[in-house]
Amino acid sequence: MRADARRNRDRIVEAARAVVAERGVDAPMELIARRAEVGVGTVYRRFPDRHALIAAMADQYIHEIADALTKAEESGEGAMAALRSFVLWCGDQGRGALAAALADLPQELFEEMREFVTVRANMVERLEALVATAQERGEMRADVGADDLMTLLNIFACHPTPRGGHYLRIMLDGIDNGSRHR
Amino acid sequence: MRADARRNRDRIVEAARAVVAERGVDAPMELIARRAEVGVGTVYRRFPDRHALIAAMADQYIHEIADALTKAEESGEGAMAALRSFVLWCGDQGRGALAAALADLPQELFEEMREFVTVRANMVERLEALVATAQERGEMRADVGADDLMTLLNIFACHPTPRGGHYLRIMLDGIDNGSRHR
DNA sequence: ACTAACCGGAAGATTGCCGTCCACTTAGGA
DNA sequence: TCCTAAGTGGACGGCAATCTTCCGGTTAGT
Repeated sequence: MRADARRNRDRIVEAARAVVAERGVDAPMELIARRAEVGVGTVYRRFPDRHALIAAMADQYIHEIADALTKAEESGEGAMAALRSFVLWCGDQGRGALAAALADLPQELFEEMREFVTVRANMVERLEALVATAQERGEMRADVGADDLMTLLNIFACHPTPRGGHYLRIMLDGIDNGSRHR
Repeated sequence: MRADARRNRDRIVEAARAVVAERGVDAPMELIARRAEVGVGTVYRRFPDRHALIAAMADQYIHEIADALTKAEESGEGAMAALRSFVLWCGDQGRGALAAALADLPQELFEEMREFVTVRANMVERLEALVATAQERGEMRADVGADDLMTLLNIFACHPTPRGGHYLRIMLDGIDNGSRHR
């Protein structure tokens, strides 16, 4: 792949994220192309159909999150603290419609998105480990699982609000046995 | 209005709620008509445009919620308990896409929806009163307002999940100074 | 300097929804 | 029972937006 082509590919994915964020998964290809300062033809050459493009975005997206989880794990704080900072990090991202788009992607589409599915599964496992540790130590209420965290993060990701971070902090206060506001 | 016409009007609103819930505000009129077992012509006669139909749904929607708030207020429990049961009631409703649809309705459309806007404003006032009382008594953390509650309820309404009620309970545990899980 | 790879975007095809219109049916009063 | 104003369904012409291809022109990189 020629260097200029590579550059364009990246710009397209980036543009797609921006456009999808404000117009949804069904945003016209031309909008994406324009945002990337590229012709529609170029988009179609690189991504044979809309789905290929979505998959590319999804991969990028999930990797960013997985990286954040890694950082939280490696921060050397305890399990609960790691969870807390991971959750708050997610809250700061304001991913908006991209999260929503991925959330209600037709089941069948996921089947071709190997990368995404794998990374995601791995993340859930690691989250589960953190949760288990935190709960063993009694730092976290027992009726919340890693999947609940994922769900909650996704819900808030879909609804960026000015006070989103604040709401997550409240949730954490409800979850974290060690934290007492006030 | 003839009795059969009245009946149809009601069926249409009901059908619209169901269809909007699963297809969004832009759902084709024909789907709504079919769901109501009625011709498109009938829908158009009763509701000159899509907006009129949305307004009708919105009115019904907001009234249901306002009624629930009234019940909570009248239950004779304290302010915090009333808030708690109102919030949980909302969580049980699973309004889904209808809430989402109303949430990002273009600003200008609201201007014609007198009924909706009025009832909603009244609800906010009553919520504010409850919050103020609860906070004065120290039963509720001070950095959460009635508008935050509305936002949160809306967010959860937009994302019905099996454990939605559970999540709200966690939120409440984060908000309610008197509640200590475990 | 040469060429394989790449690019833009015009244009034709397709899709899906809108909203009207009118021939037919029915509720409900006289 | 009869009569008619009110109500009904859904086919249809029109429109607008998006898809996707295709090709003449450009450029990176050897």
